[in-house]
Amino acid sequence: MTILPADLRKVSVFQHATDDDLKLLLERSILRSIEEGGFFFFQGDPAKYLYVLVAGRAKLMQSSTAGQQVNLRTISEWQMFGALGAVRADAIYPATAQALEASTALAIESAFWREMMQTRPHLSFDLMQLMTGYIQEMQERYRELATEKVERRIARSILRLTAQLGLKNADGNIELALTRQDLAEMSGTTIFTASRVLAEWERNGLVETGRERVVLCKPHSLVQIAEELDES
Amino acid sequence: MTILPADLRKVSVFQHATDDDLKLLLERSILRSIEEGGFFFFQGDPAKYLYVLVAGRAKLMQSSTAGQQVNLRTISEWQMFGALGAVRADAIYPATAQALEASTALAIESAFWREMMQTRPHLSFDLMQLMTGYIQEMQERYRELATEKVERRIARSILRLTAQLGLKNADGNIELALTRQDLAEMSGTTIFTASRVLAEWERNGLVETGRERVVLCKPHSLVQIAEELDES
DNA sequence: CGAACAATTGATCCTCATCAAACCTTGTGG
DNA sequence: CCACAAGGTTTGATGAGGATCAATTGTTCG
Repeated sequence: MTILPADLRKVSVFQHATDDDLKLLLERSILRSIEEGGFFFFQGDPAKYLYVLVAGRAKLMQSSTAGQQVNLRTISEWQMFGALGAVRADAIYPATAQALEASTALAIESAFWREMMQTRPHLSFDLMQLMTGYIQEMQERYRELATEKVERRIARSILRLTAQLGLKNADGNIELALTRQDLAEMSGTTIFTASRVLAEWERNGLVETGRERVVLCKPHSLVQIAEELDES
Repeated sequence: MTILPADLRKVSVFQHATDDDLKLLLERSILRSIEEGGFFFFQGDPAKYLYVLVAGRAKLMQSSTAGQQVNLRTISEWQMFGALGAVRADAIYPATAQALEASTALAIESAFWREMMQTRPHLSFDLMQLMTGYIQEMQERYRELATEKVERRIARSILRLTAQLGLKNADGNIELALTRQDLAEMSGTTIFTASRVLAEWERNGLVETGRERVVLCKPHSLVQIAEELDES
């Protein structure tokens, strides 16, 4: 696989970079391919590289010492990940990155990236933009988890996912490839509850489900579930 | 109240700024005083200013459309807040900032701050440092909320707070001024459960409690509650 | 002293997690 | 092409953990 400098323009953090900078970045980085289920890095590893996913799909998750884990976000093509560790020299990854399918990512040395940012304000600026987005999303999700019921959280998780990478299929419906396990970890619940909620929605014609598959038939109704005030 | 440029050095984001820059910042900013219970800004307001708390104590909270709210963090002196909105021109505050006691903050125009960052990489760098810290903390708290039981979350909330602003009192114990309501919002629970947990701890001699007051007698035992593996 | 606010306590109920068992789906190797 | 294994999913029964509500008891302050 060959990556062109122009491809990197699709990465939000690189949108204002010069062609020369993109070339430089490419030269100084390496490609890493990981098979399905493999890991780019583990929580706690020293953050030597930051990554840009160029093919496939991955997820970022955080696990406790007891082994329980939550999904922080899913990463699709041309998204940057592992960037938190890149800010300070002695950082470690605060999360684990696992490939959901066979994936390839561009690995950029953190130290080199820090150097580049020193002299290119737009880079730090765009990275900051990205970070503020994460903070806001995490704050929102935190509040949801603290104050909202499972069904709504699941609806929200699915909608967030579709906004990010939802693909319309032949029928014009939106289709997602995700296991109940993943959905549960995204929503802070168990696969059992996730399964039950989806089953209920399917009974009402909101979605169709299958093995590792969810098809949204009435996205609007989902939005309603996600947003509506409590009709207690 | 007069603020000296040197005082601003206590703000983590300003630690590498030059004296001239600090002076400039001071000249271009104004002081806002808010009485107890008052608000610096509301979630959804256009983010015209970013703030540095110079006196008092405040909290950042996020509320849903239904009015339920969670505590994102408490702000003590020389901490910056409202900075998320400062990154892009059209931003709005993602949270509400309320004074916990009579407080004063330095208000810096977001537009001016953005200008300064353009030409001073260390400023964006230090701000990014701060942001990565927030992201990591939110990710952690998110996982806690998703996977851990109330008692442990409450213990964690209290410990986080003491790490940030805990003051030893005459007996060498650590004392905190917080209502059950605040504690509940910090931990994602209700004031009833918070009250019960504290009562149980008090029975076991871990803490002493009073109106808007919690005194830690055995901090170590709290750490144990917060960290120990599930002894199921 | 009384009003306002914070905290406690008990009773009740509901949402979900948990566990066990069975059931699909998909891919593989004989 | 079928059988089987492996992993994903469903479903039911059960119970625990907290939320909720109502009533009461402190505490502080004008």
